[in-house]
Amino acid sequence: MTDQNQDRPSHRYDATVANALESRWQSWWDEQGTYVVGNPGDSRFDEGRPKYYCLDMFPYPSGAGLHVGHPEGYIGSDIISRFKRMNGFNVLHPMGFDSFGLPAEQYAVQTGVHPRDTTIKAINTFRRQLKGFGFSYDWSREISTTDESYYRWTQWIWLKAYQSFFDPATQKASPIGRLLDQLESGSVQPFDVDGTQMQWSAMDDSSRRDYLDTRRLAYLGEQTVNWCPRLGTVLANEEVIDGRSERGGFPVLRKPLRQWMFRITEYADRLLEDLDVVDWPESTRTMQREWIGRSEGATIRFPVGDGDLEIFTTRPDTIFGATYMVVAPEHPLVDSVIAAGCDSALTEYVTASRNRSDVDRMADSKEKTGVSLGIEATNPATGRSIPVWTADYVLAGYGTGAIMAVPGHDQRDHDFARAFDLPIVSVVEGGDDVEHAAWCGSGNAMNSVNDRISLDGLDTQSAKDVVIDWLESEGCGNRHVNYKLRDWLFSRQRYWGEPFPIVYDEQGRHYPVSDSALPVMLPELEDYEPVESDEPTPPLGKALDWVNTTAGEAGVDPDLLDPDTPVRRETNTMPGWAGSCWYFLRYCSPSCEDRFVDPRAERYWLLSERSKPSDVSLAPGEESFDAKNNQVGGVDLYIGGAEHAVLHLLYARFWHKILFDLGEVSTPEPMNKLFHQGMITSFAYKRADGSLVAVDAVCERDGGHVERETGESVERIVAKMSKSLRNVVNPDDVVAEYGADTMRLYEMYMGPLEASAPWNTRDIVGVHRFLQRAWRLVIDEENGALHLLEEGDDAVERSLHRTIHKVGEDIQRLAFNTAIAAMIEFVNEATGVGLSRAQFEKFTLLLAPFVPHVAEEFWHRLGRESSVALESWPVFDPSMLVDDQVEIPVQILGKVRSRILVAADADQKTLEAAALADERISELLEGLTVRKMVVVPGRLVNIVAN
RNA sequence: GGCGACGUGGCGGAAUUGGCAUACGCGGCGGAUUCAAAAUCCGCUUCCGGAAACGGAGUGAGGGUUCGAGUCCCUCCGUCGCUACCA
Repeated sequence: MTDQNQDRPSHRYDATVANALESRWQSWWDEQGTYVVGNPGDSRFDEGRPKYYCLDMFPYPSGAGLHVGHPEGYIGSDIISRFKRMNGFNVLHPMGFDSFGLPAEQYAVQTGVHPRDTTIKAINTFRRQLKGFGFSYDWSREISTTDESYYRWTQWIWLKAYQSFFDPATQKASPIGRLLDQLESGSVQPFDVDGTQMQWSAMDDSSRRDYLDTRRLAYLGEQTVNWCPRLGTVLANEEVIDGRSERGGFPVLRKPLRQWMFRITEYADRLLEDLDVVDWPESTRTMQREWIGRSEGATIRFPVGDGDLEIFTTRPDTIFGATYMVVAPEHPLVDSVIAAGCDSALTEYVTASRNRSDVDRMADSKEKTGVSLGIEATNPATGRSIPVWTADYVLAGYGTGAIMAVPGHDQRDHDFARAFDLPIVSVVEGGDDVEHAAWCGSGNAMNSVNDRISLDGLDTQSAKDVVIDWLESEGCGNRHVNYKLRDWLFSRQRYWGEPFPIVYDEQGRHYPVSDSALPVMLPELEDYEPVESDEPTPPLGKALDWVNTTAGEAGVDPDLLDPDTPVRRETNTMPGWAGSCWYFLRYCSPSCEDRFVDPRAERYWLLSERSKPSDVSLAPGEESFDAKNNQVGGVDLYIGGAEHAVLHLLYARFWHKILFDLGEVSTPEPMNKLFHQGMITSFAYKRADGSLVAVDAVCERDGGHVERETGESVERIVAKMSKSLRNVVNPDDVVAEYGADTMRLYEMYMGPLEASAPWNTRDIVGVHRFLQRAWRLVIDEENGALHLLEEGDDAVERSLHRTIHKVGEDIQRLAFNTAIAAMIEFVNEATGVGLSRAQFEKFTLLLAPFVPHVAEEFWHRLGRESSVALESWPVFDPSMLVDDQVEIPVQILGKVRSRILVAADADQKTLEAAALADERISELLEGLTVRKMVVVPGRLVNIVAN
């Protein structure tokens, strides 16, 4: 390596030159504030320009530093941001760090260093690496979710939800005070858990308070939660995968606990509907729809003993076929049967299934198990007694945790009925013998008659409607929409998260901390490790001085609680998702001190209109969003991984909708266009038996790959980068070896941004050589002098205009790979000819979004003193895009047989004549009859002849 | 099992609306330059046959629509991602 470098021309573009000019321009951009963008009201800010908010998903700053996968989306968004900036937009392109939460804390626990210290260190590493790529972030807007000035507002937004309820009349969040007014005026009646109405005037203060508390959007609820003893915390359903924690893969148990919850279920319909109006990948919208899991059906009450057993079904039309019922092992009915005394088989089954983790339940899901409860229910349609069973194939968490089993028309019920010899009847036409397999499709109802109603002959949809109407009139059922989505568990028993701005009095009643007393600071703790135990024990409980305080000290409004009242602080913390629910808002005005976001800045950066509003200084809270004229989402382009398709993106939408309802933000959706970059994978090798081999244990031989040790031939496959396969690529190494511009180009040249592609070290040299050729085209490699032509070449000029056109179009559709290919072609064409000053200037502008350091260098060598990043995108001359003469393929029966050179605007007749006059064509047509001629002007001629 | 995406040269990929399949890059081969090599520049490189002209096949497999299909429709196979007893 070093020997080769000695002979190299001293002014060749190589890693040394690249690294030198990269650090020079990076410092210069920092000093000049090149990428700092103002806000409305700032002195040099031109509010008349259109805005473009281009956002990256901010990273978790883990101790390991950036991965080559991180920059892929960031490079893409940087190219777009630079392009928009050069096209006259005010571009908001910020970066920050999602620094609270499990990953940072786990790392701290492992290394024994305080999470605050590891977080700061990791952020510094990330920032250094990000700056090394020359991204055009406005670093003056950098935020970290762990900053006190940031999480103060995370707490504030949470309090907003705490102080609000979901008004069913308007389908919007509203201050809880309005509910109180409604209840006091009698315009709205309270109802209890079962839905029965109560009298507000008849309730005492304490039950009134309790009632309001149950209506809050952020509320304290008793829930069976996912308790992970190893992580020492509870987890949201979304954080549990196959019965194990998403982070760490530890077993998760189910445990009833009193926890802070978010009433996200109230927003289910709006979260679902607005998916139709955002510009998001279909796959992500589908995933969110499925996660919300809306199903229309009915709840039906089956009389059991003195009471009812309520079930949910999407097929009420099959009620005549319900031959037994099943409740989940966790269902209260099971407890009452056990309490009344029963055989040990039931107790054993229930205890076993309740303790079974979901992993085990999954393992033998094919085998249906269950035990009869020994009691009977009455099928309200047939009037017959049917047995009630418990089985773990019915899930406690979905619907009412109980089902009517229709073995004729549900495969799971069918499997169960066969296993326990329960009766199967057919009530829907279609399918084969229901004894053999359930018929789950639709068809006309049959065998569905009683004294008062007949469904026979009705198609499935009509039968559903008719039977629900009947059930409603009988008072034993209701039309009902059920959701898979459940309320969001928002407490964590961890140290590294936002404390809740809540205190409890001695009676255990909760009180909010006033806005003015925020933030509730995370106390310093020497011992921040999670407590591994069977009982959730938040580590903050160890900070006794912090926990035990007075209402006045904690900042509770004196009107709510006397300042001297002793109180205990809430010791749970918020989950890692909290900070990422609104960070894109804070970027609008990161140092705003009196609000979570400055209203004028929020309105400018979030609200996109077809025609610019003349006045952007309206106060928040005014209803200004206009579905016709405004873009539904505020962020114009959001780029990030598909792994956040459900969790982060659903939570952020939910928070945004609350804030929108309360008049705090201008748009109903946070992200207008969403784009997922693909994953950067790597190569690995596979033995014949399917086992994987690490990259460094394999060498190339005779065009194939063999394992070093054994000489066994192995197959090259594509796999995720992993430590065990030793195929992880460190971006620092790549930058050192080729320069940041080369790495930027390589990642964009690998393929479409949305596609996953394997990192292939061997290919990087291709784009590096392109930069060398571009450099050599205008710079003398021996003495470093610029060499430009006095007069530009005509062919090169035409090619340049085509390239300007192509690159501009490709950037807008995020097809960076083909844009780069076009620039490579241009350089190849100009090689050996050279460029004039004007041509070189235009080409430099084209390069600027992709390779900002090289472009800045070129720009300054051209004698410019301001940054190329702030110049205008070059304009192409449309007349240069078309040739006078074009070559048109002539086909016979769809096969290209010849080509003719004709005027570009030649019409149908001219083309026809020219094609037939072609020597080769007339030869081939000899003896054939021309049946038809298809002529597409400017494209081709196809002769149908036989 | 369900949903979704994708299958194009030795490799990464291009073909934006049904219109010249394989742009561009890597790798490979050859040439120029060089004492020699590296680097650079030029050329060739889907496969089969042929010295070439040219012919034939060809976008996972099979079928269909069309003057014409990588692109649209049906069936199947394979890979990846998500999801998983959701009543």
